Amino acid sequence: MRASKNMASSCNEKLDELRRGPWTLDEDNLLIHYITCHGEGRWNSLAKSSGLKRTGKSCRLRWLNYLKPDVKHGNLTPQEQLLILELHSKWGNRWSKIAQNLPGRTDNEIKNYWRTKVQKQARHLKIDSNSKIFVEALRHFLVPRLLEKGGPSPSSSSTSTSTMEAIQNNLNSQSQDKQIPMEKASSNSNIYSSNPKSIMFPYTPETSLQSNGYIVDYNNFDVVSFNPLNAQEFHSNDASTFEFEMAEVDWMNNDLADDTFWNMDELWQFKK
DNA sequence: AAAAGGTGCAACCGCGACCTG
DNA sequence: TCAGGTCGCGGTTGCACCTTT
Repeated sequence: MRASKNMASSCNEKLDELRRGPWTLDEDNLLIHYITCHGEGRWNSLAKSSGLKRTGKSCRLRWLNYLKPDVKHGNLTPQEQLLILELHSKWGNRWSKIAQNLPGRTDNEIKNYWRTKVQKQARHLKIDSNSKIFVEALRHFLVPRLLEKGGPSPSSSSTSTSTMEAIQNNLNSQSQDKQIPMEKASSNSNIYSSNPKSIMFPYTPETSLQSNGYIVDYNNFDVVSFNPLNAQEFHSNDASTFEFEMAEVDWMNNDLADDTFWNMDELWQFKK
C-alpha cells in the first residue's frame, strides 16, 4: 500500500518535472546545440540526455516545426498557396504529404494555413470546406487570382494535368504570354459570366446558399451574389451555377501586385 | 481607455504504425 | 511471435495579440 503510494508520488514528481507550454530561448539553444553535436533521432533519449525537461515528442515537434535550419518562416507565397490548394484537392488532409511538396514548410504550418485562412472563407460562405462546391469555388475563383499574383509557370508545375494549369494555359493562350486582367482573360471562358466582374460557380442544391429565391442570404453575408437576371439561365441549365462578384479592385495595378503574400480575405473580398 | 470578442499559431494529445529485443 | 517503446500524423487546445465596441 505504502509502496504503491510512494510509486504514484514518484511518478507524479517525474511528470511534474517535465516542462510544458512555450519554449524558452535557453531551451531552444540547448536543443539546437545538442542536435548540432549529436544529430536528430531517438527523441526520448535525446530529451533525457540533453538535460531538457521535455518529452521526446515535444523536442521533436519544436525542432521539426521551428528550430530546424531549413524551416521557412513567414507568409506563404502565392505559389505555395496554389500548391496547397491543388494538393489538398487531391489528397485531402494529408498535411505531411502536402508538406513534402513544399520545401521548408511544415505540415503544422500548412494545416494552420488551411484552418485559419481557407476554412474561414468556407465558414464565411456557409459552405462546407470539404464540399464539391467549395472546391469548385477555390478552383474557379481563387486559383485564377493566385495565378495572376504569380503562380508557377506551366513548366514548373508539379501537377501537370491540374485545374490550375489548365486555367493558366487558358489564360496564357489568350494573353499570348503576357499577363492580362482577369476580365479580359476570362472573356471566352465558360467559367466566367458575361459580367466582367463576376464568376459563375457550379451550384449544388445541398448548400445552404438558397434563401428567399436567392442563393445568398444578403442579411448574413457580404457576398453579393446571386444575380436575379441570371435566374433564367440558372434554371434552364442542368449544370447550375451561381454568381459571385469580384471585389472592385484593380488587381493588376494596385499596390498588392508587389506583395509576396496577400491574405485570403483580399482574394475573397466581396462587394456589399 | 478598457473590456469583449476574434484570430493566428505554437504546442499538446491520442492513436495507429513501425521498430526492436 | 509478441510486447513494449518510439515515431509520426492529424485533430484539438490554449494563449498572446489584434480588432472592435
